Amino acid sequence: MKNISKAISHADEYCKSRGERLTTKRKLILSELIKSDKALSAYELIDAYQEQNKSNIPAMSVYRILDFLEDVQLVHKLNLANKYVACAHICCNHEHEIPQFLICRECNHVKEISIGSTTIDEINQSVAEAGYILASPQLEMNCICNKCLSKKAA
Amino acid sequence: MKNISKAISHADEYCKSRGERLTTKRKLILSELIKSDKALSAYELIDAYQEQNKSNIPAMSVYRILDFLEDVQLVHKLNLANKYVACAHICCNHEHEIPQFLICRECNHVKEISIGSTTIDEINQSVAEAGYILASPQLEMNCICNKCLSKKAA
DNA sequence: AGACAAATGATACAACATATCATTCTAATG
DNA sequence: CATTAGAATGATATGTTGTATCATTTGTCT
Repeated sequence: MKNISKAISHADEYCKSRGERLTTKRKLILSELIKSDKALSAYELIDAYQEQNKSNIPAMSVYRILDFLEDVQLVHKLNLANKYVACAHICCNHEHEIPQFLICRECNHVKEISIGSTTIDEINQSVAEAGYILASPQLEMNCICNKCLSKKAA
Repeated sequence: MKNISKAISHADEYCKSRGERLTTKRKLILSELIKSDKALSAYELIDAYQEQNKSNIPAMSVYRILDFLEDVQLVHKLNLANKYVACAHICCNHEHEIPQFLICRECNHVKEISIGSTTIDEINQSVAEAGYILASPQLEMNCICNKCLSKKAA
């Protein structure tokens, strides 16, 4: 996720194709999320925005913008951490699969993976046996990344 | 989870065997959680406590008691919902496996299941390939229970 | 330009959680 | 049985996350 302006213009096209508008504010918020390269809380995002743009933005606006970005799947909300992360596939054209998130509890870095469909099937079966169905197969896992692990060992 | 007093006395023994004290307040909070038979937020628990005991309890105390009950694994915190649930195995003597939670997003009823170890192994492998390790293999899944599903269909 | 809808701002407040210091209770000891 | 040290709880304030509501601005279409 190096080239931010490319990612933003790609996201812009994507929104247009859906008849949605990626406004200036929305672009600025999305940029901060991409730049940070980790999961941020709404209020961390407000701070980053103010730092970058030397102007305030109300919490309400940030939440509304995050809602929008979630709706169009440019951003995912991580309920386990109450944080938000840019979709790892902003630059891909393909419809992406159901994401699974690995969240480092130390540095908040997030990896978006897709676990095998057979594994998902097994989970679905266990859930069905218990008398439930998955409302959202988005799994969020409380992890530690290798970097933080080696730091802790040191 | 019918017989609450039996569950409480079992929990009491369990705490004693670990050199911990299941005090009166802790018993009352645990009782409310067991009785409710679903996931409650800390503040819902405060309300239930006041309703039942005709006396107030500070939020701070409830959080401390929940922390204690979590430490001794009589209660689990569901981070996905910011709610707390009594361990399904209070009356079992066996050490329980890593729990997986199915949380009904409609009624907050929670089912604690154990998914197969092969499935867990597959997940662990995917996580390892991504350069992470699971900090807590407790999975929380956003579900709908069959009861609520049939209600919605009607 | 005028009008309508979409987006944003401002303000207040609700829900969830913790920090800190004071007080009370409990268990162990002399 | 009184003392005392530590554990548990209470009281108060505050931090963090998120929403409700109404006003204002911006963008689009004719």
